[in-house]
Amino acid sequence: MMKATIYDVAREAGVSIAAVSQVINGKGKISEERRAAIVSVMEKLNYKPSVIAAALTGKKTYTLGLLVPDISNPFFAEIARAVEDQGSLHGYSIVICSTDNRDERGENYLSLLEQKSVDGIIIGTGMGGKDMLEKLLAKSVPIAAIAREMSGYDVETVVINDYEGGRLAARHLIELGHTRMAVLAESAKIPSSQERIRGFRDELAAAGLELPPEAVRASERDLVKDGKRNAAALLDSAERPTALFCCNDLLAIGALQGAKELGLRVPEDVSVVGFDNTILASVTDPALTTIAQPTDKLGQLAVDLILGKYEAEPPKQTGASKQRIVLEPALIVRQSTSQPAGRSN
Amino acid sequence: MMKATIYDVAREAGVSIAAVSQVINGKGKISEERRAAIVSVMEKLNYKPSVIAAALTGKKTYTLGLLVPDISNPFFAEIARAVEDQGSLHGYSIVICSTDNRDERGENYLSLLEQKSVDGIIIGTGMGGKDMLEKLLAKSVPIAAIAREMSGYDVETVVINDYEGGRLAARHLIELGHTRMAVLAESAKIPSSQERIRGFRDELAAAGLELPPEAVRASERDLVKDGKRNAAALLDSAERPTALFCCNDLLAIGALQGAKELGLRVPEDVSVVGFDNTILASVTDPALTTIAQPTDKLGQLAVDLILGKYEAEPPKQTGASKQRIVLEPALIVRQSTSQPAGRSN
DNA sequence: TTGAAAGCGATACCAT
DNA sequence: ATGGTATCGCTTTCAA
Repeated sequence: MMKATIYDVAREAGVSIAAVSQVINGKGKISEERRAAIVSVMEKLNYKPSVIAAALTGKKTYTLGLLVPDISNPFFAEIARAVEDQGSLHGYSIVICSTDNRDERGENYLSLLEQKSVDGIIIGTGMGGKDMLEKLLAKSVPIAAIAREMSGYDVETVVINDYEGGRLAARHLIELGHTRMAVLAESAKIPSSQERIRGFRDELAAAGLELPPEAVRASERDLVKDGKRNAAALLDSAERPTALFCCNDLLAIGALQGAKELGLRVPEDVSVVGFDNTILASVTDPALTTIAQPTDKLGQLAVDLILGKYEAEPPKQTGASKQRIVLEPALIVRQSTSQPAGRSN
Repeated sequence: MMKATIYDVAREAGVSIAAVSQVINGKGKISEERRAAIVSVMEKLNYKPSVIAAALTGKKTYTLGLLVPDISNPFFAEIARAVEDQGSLHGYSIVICSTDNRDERGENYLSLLEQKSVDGIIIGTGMGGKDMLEKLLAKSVPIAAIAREMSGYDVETVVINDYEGGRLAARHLIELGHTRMAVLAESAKIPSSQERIRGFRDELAAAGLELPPEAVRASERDLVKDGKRNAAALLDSAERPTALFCCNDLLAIGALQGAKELGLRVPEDVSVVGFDNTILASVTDPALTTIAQPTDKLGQLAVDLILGKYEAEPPKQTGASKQRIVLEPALIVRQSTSQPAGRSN
């Protein structure tokens, strides 16, 4: 059985393909009877218009590309799910592209997506190679940044307030009475990570506390493993910190493991704060206190932005051609944080 | 800047579009000089052939659909990553489709994928509504089942030996000395879950142990939460089991939480075995003993099967038109299992 | 209302 | 070796 085409339907219904096209798209003028007849033939033939053919005539492909570092990282899997759901609401499919933060992979995917004429690209990964990106922008392919700032480019953006996220973590720890803290960071190339640290540091400073540079350790590849190593290094000193702020949950898990290895209890001996509030945070023991990103909202807005379905509530500021939405993070307190040892109740 | 077309290239190079097509596809006969000239024009114009247009003439779309229950479930996210990587190797993109195990969502996605003329569909989720599926099969759209049996359909299949997985879990527990065990299952509709239980039960029987029906509890929606509740119910009795076999890691996490809530220690008071060996299993405390599925291999083979790039080593059995690959699971021992309390060393 | 016909961008067959 | 052209399935004027 071959796939039925618009010609088959037209022939079978005894009308022109133009008529069939009308009913497919619900435009133009057709008598009710004709329309009904055509519809019934379409069903009988199990006819489905080809998106491919339609796209060629200038219509949409109803496909969006989503670039993330790694779809198997729970945070991005959650983002992907949110993007998928919102896209699906508007009839769009999502093509996943895991870049591993490698520039050439990002470039390749971008090029591929262009050839496939996707209707938009949502980027949640760093883009080192800017070439491809600029070409796409020049060809006016809609692009949106999600959860990751794309500084220097005029693209639709939806991110969280990473700076505030860092402050939230700091404030929580300060309120618990911690005074000596350290942080586990992602690669220095990742702006959001830097912002989180800046917020953390500023809030500490406001409380008269300091975060020396050597108290910040960056991890590159295997976040859990590197986090563990870095945490161990940080904690294995006489003047060890009583709390660790980790720039994502994976690092926090590494911290948990590092502490355990040193025979330190969490949170009694050392408090740990994560970031992202992925499923991982709720599953560790102790469960992680972490900063939540509203992944659903992020995905939703990214899709709406790219589809032009989102209109700023306050009349768009003149000048800025692209929108920029900043969502607020939230502190989720679980069991990995407490007062530092030796501090009375 | 508009996207350049084959006509632009032809005009700019002073040749026919046929010639350009030749060099794009590397076929036909063209003199070296001409080819070089055309290539350089293509670069200059930043020309990329449209996959859409090519697909319309009967070529491939280089897109594969992947149906899973939920991409934000770590197991399927890992599967997706494997499929993506292997697809990418052959120039294919992957469209993700999370069905939530809802039949109508599955049907919708199937229909959408058909309209988009994907070159194949990999299914890792139950398909209740068989309608769409049969239509696709009739239209000879390549379909492969991954990690999930699609009984009754003649499709390429790559699964693990779930039965053996269940036996591995049982054997491990039996060797540790457990005699009273229970299991946390997924919905009864999921065949792989049933197979795991069957294997578990058979192995128990072989050791003269029994697994009464009431010792098997199924969870439906929120696996962690349901697992917790079911585990608590199972463990809150005088004759409580000393070990729990859970049909996936999410359920095992629920079991961990349920045990904790009752003040039971894992593994001292109760051993827990998971299934899938997702990242979650390595992150819990205690880390989960679990049965590993080779997700990379599964994804790789599913793609190869659907692309027809996989040839059975032993000359294909006559009769069976589709291949069926069964991979072996492996026991990963971590810290959630030990001898039952009261048993001497 | 309805239908004929001109594209959309690429492929492939067939002359030249 | 090279180019003309029909074709893929659908959308969209433009006449009738």
